[in-house]
Amino acid sequence: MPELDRVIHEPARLRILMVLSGVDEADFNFLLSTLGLSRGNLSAHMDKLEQAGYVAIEKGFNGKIPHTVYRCTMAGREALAEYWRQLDAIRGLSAQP
Amino acid sequence: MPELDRVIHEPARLRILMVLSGVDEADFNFLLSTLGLSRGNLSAHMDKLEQAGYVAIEKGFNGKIPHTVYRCTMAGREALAEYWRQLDAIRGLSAQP
DNA sequence: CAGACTAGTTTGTGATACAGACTAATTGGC
DNA sequence: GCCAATTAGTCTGTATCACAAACTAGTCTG
Repeated sequence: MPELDRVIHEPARLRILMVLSGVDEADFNFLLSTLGLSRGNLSAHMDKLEQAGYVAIEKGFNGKIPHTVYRCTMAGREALAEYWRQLDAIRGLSAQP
Repeated sequence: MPELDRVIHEPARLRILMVLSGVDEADFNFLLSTLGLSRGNLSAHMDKLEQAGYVAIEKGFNGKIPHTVYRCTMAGREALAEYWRQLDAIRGLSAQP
C-alpha cells in the first residue's frame, strides 16, 4: 500500500512546493501574499520543508533589513513528482466497469 | 483561494471514498482488508464520513452477528469530484515556461 | 460453563496546524 | 535624541485529530 508523503500532503505545503518548484526562488513576503497564510504558519511550514530537505533556506539582508529566500531542492522536486504519482494511483482506485 | 476538503483530504478517507464510490456498497471487513487500517481507525473514519454526509451507514445482522454496510451518498460523490477539481487546480499552479 | 472468536466502539496519546504574542532591528515624527 | 510604528520573522499556547490499544456485546465451540 503506497503511502502519501505527509510533509507534502498538507495543503499549505503542497501549494508552497508547487509555487517554489515553478519559480526558482521566492522570499518570505512573496509566499505570504501568494498563499495567504499567517506569518507564524508560513514560518513553521518552511521549517518542516527544510527539515525534510525539500527546500533550501538562504538568510541574508536586503540593505539593512533581513531577507530570507527559499528555493526548492532537487529532492523536493522528486518528492513532489512522486507525490503526484501516488495520488494518481489512488485516483485510479475507483473507475472500472 | 480554494480550500481542500479536509474530510476527504485525509488519505485513509480518500481511499475509503474512492473504493465506496466505485462499488455501490461495502461492509466493514471488506474495507478493513482492502485498506489495511486498524478497526478503531476505520470506525473513526467512517464516523467522520457519516457526519459529513458523505457515506450512509446501515447497521443490520448477518444471521445473528452484527453486520454494517457502508454506501457512498450523492453528496459524497459530489464532494469527491469537487476535491479532485481543487487538486487539479493546485496541480496547475506550477507549470509554465 | 469457560474460553475463544467476531464486529465494532470508546478512550488515551502523541503529533501538528494555526494564530497571536513576542523579539529585534529600522524608520519616521517632533 | 526619543517615542511610536513598521518590518521580518520566530516562539508559544491551544485545539484538533489520526491512530492503536483496550474495551463491549454478543456468538460459537468443547
